[in-house]
Amino acid sequence: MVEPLDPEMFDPVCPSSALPVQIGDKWTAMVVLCLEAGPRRFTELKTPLRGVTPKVLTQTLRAMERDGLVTRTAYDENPPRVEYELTPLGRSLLDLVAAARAWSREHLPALLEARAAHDSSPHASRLKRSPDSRA
Amino acid sequence: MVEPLDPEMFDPVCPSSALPVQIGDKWTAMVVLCLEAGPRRFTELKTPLRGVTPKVLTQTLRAMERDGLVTRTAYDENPPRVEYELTPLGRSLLDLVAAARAWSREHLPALLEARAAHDSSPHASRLKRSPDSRA
DNA sequence: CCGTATCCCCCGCGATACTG
DNA sequence: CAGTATCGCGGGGGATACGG
Repeated sequence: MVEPLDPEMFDPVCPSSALPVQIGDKWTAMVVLCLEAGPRRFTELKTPLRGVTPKVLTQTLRAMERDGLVTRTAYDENPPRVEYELTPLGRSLLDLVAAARAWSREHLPALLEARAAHDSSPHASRLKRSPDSRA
Repeated sequence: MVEPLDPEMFDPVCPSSALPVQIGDKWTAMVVLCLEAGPRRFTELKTPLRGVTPKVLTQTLRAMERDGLVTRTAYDENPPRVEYELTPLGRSLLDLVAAARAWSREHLPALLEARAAHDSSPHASRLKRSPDSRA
């Protein structure tokens, strides 16, 4: 058994909407991260992915299963238990997700700053005078 | 002056729709790639980005400008000339784009194969029998 | 050449409610 | 617990046409 997921592993304040990198669908990258340490149950995934509805999480997981990124294992028990686990192919995305997060950590502030500056000022478009042939 | 862009630098056959990585908007990553070697004009960008309408390309470039990824320089000439160029921040995306392309080269075939296999067969969901306590 | 201006469609995503 | 069923919207993206 692995450690429980941190319910706050995804900062809701973080403007990931501004993040110019997306892996698969909206929640795919986060699911990959949640599954990094080992298999997880449906409800277990829902916790850190605050706000995701069961419908959408199911859609995401089904799509990932279809693409060979995760396996779905249903245990014949009561109450029902279903576990999702990254395949090797799914694990191969971890590097990419890490790279995206590294970029964000390093450059997202600058991007956000540029955006704020641009929004709060009359966009001074650059104009270059072409080389004038006259003296 | 830099070399002209290869009109076929983006393979239309490549199912990039299946590619689970997206940088910014739909065309952002491709624009970044087009600007790698140096400044480019609007029409110059449109060529390899086959199918993009001027409206959408403008939207993309404006968004990138807002985020500090590109600079737009208009030359006071006739006919008009406008050049777009990557900022250092925009250049910082090159690594990420390269990483995404590397992942695709290495793993996209497997993903596509998994998808095809899944689509053309009754999805045999895994079922594990729970440890039976009876003898 | 370098864009704008409209119109419109699709669908990803969410809200809400219900079931084996 | 682990989903399914419905409904609906918002907006990214494309088609088409026009302007400085």
